[in-house]
Parts: sequence; structure tokens; C-alpha cells
Amino acid sequence: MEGRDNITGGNSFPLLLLFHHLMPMYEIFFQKLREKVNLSTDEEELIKQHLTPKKLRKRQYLLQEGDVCKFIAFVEKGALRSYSVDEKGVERIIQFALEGWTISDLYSFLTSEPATYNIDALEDSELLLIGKAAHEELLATLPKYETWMRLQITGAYIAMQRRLTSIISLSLEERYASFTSIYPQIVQRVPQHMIASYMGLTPETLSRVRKKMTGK
Amino acid sequence: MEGRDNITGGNSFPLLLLFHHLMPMYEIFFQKLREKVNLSTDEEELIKQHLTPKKLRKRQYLLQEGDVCKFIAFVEKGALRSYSVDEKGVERIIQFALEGWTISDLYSFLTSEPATYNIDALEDSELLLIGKAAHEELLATLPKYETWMRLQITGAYIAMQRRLTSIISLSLEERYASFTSIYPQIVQRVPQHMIASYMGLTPETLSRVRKKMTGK
DNA sequence: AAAAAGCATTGACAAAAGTCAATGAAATGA
DNA sequence: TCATTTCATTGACTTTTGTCAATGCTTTTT
Repeated sequence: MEGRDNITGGNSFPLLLLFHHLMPMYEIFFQKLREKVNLSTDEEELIKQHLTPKKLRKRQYLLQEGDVCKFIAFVEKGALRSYSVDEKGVERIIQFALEGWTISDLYSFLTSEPATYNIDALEDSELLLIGKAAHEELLATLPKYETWMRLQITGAYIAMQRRLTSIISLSLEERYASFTSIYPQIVQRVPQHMIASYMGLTPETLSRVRKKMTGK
Repeated sequence: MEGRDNITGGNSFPLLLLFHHLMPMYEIFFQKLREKVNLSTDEEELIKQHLTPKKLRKRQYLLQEGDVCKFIAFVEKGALRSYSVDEKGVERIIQFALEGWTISDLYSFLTSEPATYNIDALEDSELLLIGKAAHEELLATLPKYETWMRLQITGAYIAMQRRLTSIISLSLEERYASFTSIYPQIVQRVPQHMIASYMGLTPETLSRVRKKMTGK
């Protein structure tokens, strides 16, 4: 401890600036967290100690089908997707996650059953992982963490219910219009054939839907 | 209080038996609750005091689109559905709820925005309602209630993710087979055109899917 | 810089699902 | 009990979406 302080000359500012690109980033995580629960500095520190920073290169796996999912991943930077692969090798995208979003195979995480989804990076990404032990310890010791978790899952549930409702209620044109207005970022950063997969369509069909819409 | 005890002669057993059909039923609720969290008798009593029993006749509304949803409803007996109605008057079923399930318009409940769904009874039903004030009081005073809520929503989220995955991954035959094996009760008690609506299909298409399947 | 791989689009055709109309059976209600 | 409504099924036809193949444009890799 003292040794480290000595190296930075007591005031760590110069080093922080120099190695800024090497420092794990927590900004978006705590910003999101503070939107939902009020935390003391000590409580923030406690949570920070339970987070594991991880960087991922584009195309790198975070989770592969068959492995047990041992974390919930918060995206500080970059873009990821979760997806399954059917017998024919066709990928079905379940979820995208950009900055500020959380991604995991929750069922596998909670039950320790093998994961049914893959998760990989669509761009170079920086993540904060909450491992299973950390998750359980935080649940047991910090009620505000449980509150935050409850609110996170509630939000995810409501978002998914909207997605499901739009699938069974809307025309393709309406669904794509709704998607682009809710997730303009994803439209800009993700290839269209992946958006088609997310919508349960072939790339050709999505291309034709888009053509019709610009025509009008 | 004493007056009531006197009426039943101190031992309320005879009355309980006589008016059994008038007593609110909590059995399934607490059975489900105990599966998830350990509760003392006092804590169970506290929760019971925050529940409002309600009976519903078949076809009766529990919630209408446009009203603010002021409760989460637990089904002790019967069957309900939530659904939206489009401009053409077509009903889209979002969810079914049988005994032991919970139903609500969560978004409306949490935000106090007008509900976008209707909820009504498919059979004569008995419910336990958790009103918004009761919900918030229990969250604030009984950590185990928050834990239970978190687990409930997590389960609902995982179930919905499965449903969504099956919609974008499986053929109609596979989807219907999966539905009947997961929810045999619903198949028995709910008209097929409602199951078609739940699956986002016309009744004719579901009928033809079923025909194909029995043929094989 | 050249080669390869990934991506979006288009056309021709096939398969899947929806629409409309009719029928008969079953459940509901007066 | 009889009349009415609800429901599931079927047929003929239309619309929507998928499949396969080809093209040209980018982006990535070597």
C-alpha cells in the first residue's frame, strides 16, 4: 500500500493521466447505479471491489454455449450480442448490449446449468463482470444492491414484454420503425443481417421491408 | 375482537368448516412464497394483512386499458388473461395466469401510466391483490418481500425469454409442441383461438398446424 | 496493392401463413 | 328444452415471407 503511494509520489494524478487508457472504467456503471439507488462512498467502494474489469476484442467470446455462465456483464464500452445457433448453423440473436446495458445468460447464471446462448463482442469492448460469488455476497450484505438488481430485472422484463408484444401485434414495417426509433444506436453500429436475425427475419426480407419504407 | 371470538365459541373450527366457501384462500400463495423465502409466523401474518382478496366472475374485467393498474394479482383459483386490442378490434393475448401465477400490467403499476393491456377472467376466479401502497410498504419494511419480488420477476423474465426465443427460432409445429408440453393445463382449459392469439397466429393456422401434427 | 471475406440488394420462384366464407359440433343461456 | 352463441375445422384463394442464386460494393486481411 505505502509502496504504491510512494511510487506515485503520494498524489497519483500524473500517473492517472499517463495510464488513463489502462485504468478500468467505472463511470457509466456508477452513473446508472446512482440513477436507481442512493449510495454512500463506502458502499460504492464495496461494490467496486466486487467488480472484475475485462476487455474483449471484436469477435471474442465472453460465453460459449455449454459452459456455465459465471457472471453478469455490464458494458462500459463497446457492443455485444447473445445468440443461439440452430442445427443448420443459423444464428438467432437474442439480445444486443451497448454501453450502460447488462448482458448474461441469466438462466445459466442462476441455476449453474450449461448456457444455451453464446455471447461475443461486436466491437472492442470494456466490461465490468459481477461473478456469482460477488453477486451472492452483495445480495447478502448490501440491501441496496438487491434493490438495484430487482429494478434492473424489472426494467429488462418490461423491455422484453414490449418486444414480444410488438412481434405478435405489429406489421414488419411497424416493427422495424419501432426498433429504429427505440434503438437508433444499434441500427448505426450493428450489421443489418444481425438486426434481421434479432427480428426473426431473413436478411433479404429485412432489406425489402426497408426498401418499401423509404419508398413511402 | 372479543366479540368475534365469543360468536365462534372461542374455538373457530365449526365456523371455519361451515363457511369454508366464504373464507379467502391463501394456501397457494403462501405455499409458493415458502418455496422461495423462509418466513416466521409473524412475517406471514404481516404479508397477509397487506393482501386484498377478490373474486371475479368469468368474463369480468380486472383491469381495462386506459386505467392505471393499481395492483399485482396472485391467482389462488381460476384463470385470467392479459391482452391488448388493436384498431381492428383484434385481441392479442400477452399472458395467461392460472393458479399460483401472478398477473398485472407491471409497467402501468410501476409508473402509474395508463395501462396498455386489459385483464379479464377466463373462469370464475379468486385472487389476492397486492396494492401499490401495500407493495411499497412491504418493500420498505420486509427485506424478504423484496427478495421474493426479485425472484418472481427473475422467473418471469426467464420464462418470457424462452417464449421469445421459441418464436424466433422454432417452426410452428415445434412451438406448439413446446407450448403444450410446458403448459398442458392451459391447453385443457383455454379455447384454442386464444392460444393462437398468444402465439401470434390466426385460429385457422393453429388448427392446420394441429392437424399436421396428429397426422404424423 | 491485391485478394478474400463480409455485406446489402435484387430477381425468380417456392413455401408458409393469412383471409374469407361455409359448415357442423359443442357450450351457454333464456 | 330450444335457441343462440361460441368454437374448431375445412376449402379456395391471396399475401407474405423464405430460399436460392447472382451482383456489386465495402471492409478486412495478407
